[in-house]
Amino acid sequence: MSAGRAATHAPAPSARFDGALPLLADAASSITPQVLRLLREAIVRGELLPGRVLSEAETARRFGVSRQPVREAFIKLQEAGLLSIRPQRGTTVQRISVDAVFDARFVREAVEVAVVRAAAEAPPAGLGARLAGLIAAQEQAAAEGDAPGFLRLDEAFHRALAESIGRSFAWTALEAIKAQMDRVRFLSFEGATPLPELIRQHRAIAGAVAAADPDKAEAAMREHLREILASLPRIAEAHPDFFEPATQGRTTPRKEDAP
Amino acid sequence: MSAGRAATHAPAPSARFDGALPLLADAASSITPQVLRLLREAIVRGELLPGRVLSEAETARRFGVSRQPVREAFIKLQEAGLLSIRPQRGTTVQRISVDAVFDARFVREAVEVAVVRAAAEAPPAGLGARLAGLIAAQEQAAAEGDAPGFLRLDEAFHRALAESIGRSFAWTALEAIKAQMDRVRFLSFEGATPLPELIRQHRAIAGAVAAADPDKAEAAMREHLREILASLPRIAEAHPDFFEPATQGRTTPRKEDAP
DNA sequence: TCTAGCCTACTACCATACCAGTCCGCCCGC
DNA sequence: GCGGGCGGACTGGTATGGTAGTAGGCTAGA
Repeated sequence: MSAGRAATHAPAPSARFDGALPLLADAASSITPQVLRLLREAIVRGELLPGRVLSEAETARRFGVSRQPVREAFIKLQEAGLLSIRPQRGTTVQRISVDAVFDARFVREAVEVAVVRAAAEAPPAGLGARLAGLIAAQEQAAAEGDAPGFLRLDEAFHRALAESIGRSFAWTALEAIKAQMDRVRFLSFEGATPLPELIRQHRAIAGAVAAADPDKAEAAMREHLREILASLPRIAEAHPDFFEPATQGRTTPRKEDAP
Repeated sequence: MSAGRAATHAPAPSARFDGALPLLADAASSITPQVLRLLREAIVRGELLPGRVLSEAETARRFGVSRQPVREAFIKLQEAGLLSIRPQRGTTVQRISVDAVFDARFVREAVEVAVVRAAAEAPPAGLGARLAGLIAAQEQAAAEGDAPGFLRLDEAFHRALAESIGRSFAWTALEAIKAQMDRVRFLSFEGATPLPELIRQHRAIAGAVAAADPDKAEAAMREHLREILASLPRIAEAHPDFFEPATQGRTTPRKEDAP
């Protein structure tokens, strides 16, 4: 059907997919979530660069599925702020908006502070050991230079806090928001907050929770969440083409956004 | 094609749609969002009762559209916790889970407290007048017994707070979560918190923000968000068939969930 | 009368077909 | 040489077709 599509005016497929996107493996489960997961990971990990054009049809061919599941995955990625779908025009990987990242952090900080305060007010049994175990694993991942592994353990740390107070939903609600921050974190692996520092902050959070000190726990969590994005201005400067150019819609820079 | 579908064993279409669902009007804009909005309103307002079976095909026929946009709307409603899609089995209106409602309030309270604190720390110019105008409109709606109008104005009040500090995204992020609480509020119009009391609380929030008193603003917001669900236990008792029967997954009832 | 198994009518999921809108290169007239 | 209209190939949105899987009614058999 498309033997002669020959890309007469395709908008320059700058970076080739190559084998970047793995094909579907699990034939048992549903297709849509698999496509969604693979695409999200590819975007967050920077394998699909901002500005990259992704058409439903081409992506479907690549995965060997129909347009339908790809379309549904695209819609969810748009809601997460990772894709920009413009009807009859095309779908592109969204550039990172510095404002959106700080908006995401604002919401995440609000929720995570509430979680860690609740945990510190009445430290659930077993939480201390659980957090200690995760921190130990993080130290090992950092020592081995396993960045993706560290991010997974970092996520597990925060999730464990929410689960410990019976509010795993709070973390679930943050997942869509967190993608914005994760993209920056992947970009910042070149030269950003060293992992030992992040581990130290995790330890401070866990210590304050174990000491049943909500104020200290809140302060430690706020410091931690701001540290993650400390290198954002530097990164945005180093990769201007990955970021939205204009700081539109924000009248004045917010003080708290510059930690 | 289905002239003789005759519902041989359909799971008892308990309540008829009748004319409950209005047909699409706006031919200009896209179909999917219209279907989504109409369905969500119908569920939140209690026109589509919990347990109600909704098939893609039947809903599509009712709206006079294809199954495709209906399917996409269903998926979003499932993410919002309003529908339950079980592959090859059917789609039903989710029963209200008391746990889910309190989870929603936990997240909402965390975010809204952060918003109102930020607003009170540096009250933006013009916010006082904006809030006063909304409260006045709420009084009028309450006097006229215009419940839906009051809910719209209530939403505008909270949104205005977020917008005033340049964090309209915070409110956007809450919208998906809020649906859970809104369903309860619609059920509770029979006999719940009287509107004048809610207006008084709004005035307390606005006053604390205007007075640049973050602690007072936080306290007022927390009281307000808990008041909204104060009648939840009573409602759950009055309409047991609208709610999830079991309090599954929660080991112990949380103190803060019972204000 | 009771029960096991086929049968039919449904479900949501995936694939395919069609549509209007958009954009870029080409070509014709100036 | 150059500007403007036009055609075609793309886009996502919608409609429709096909499939595996589920479940309850119905019937055959004990």
